[in-house]
Amino acid sequence: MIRRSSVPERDSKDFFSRVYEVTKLIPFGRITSYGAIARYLGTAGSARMVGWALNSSHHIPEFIPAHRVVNRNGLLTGKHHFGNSSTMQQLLQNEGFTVEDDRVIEFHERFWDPATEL
DNA sequence: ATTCTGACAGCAA
DNA sequence: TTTGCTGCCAGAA
Repeated sequence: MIRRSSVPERDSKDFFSRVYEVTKLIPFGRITSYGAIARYLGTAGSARMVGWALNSSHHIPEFIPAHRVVNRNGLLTGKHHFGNSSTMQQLLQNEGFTVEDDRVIEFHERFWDPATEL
């Protein structure tokens, strides 16, 4: 009796949960990229999926430091998905990052690769 | 079940 | 160097 799909949230949570878990492990003052997380999850190339998962992170009670995840160029591609367009930048600056033109200057220096650190 | 879309990444012009 | 197109995986309609 395989009665799945009755609760789709449960099945999807399986994959999303991994993204959340990794994202929550990002230390304060550190930053990573969608591709790095995707690669750590074993689904390299599905970086877009990571962003999709983080989009869902808004409706869960836990705090997910999604602002610490940017694209490979250090660009704040997901800033528009936060409350205000400047919220993501504000959060990063609050952690000591320097954001210029929607780009994290300290991206390479503060880069945190889960595949390497974990 | 099929099709479209997406908070990316990589490669070609 | 910058701009554009394709590939990727999974979820939502």
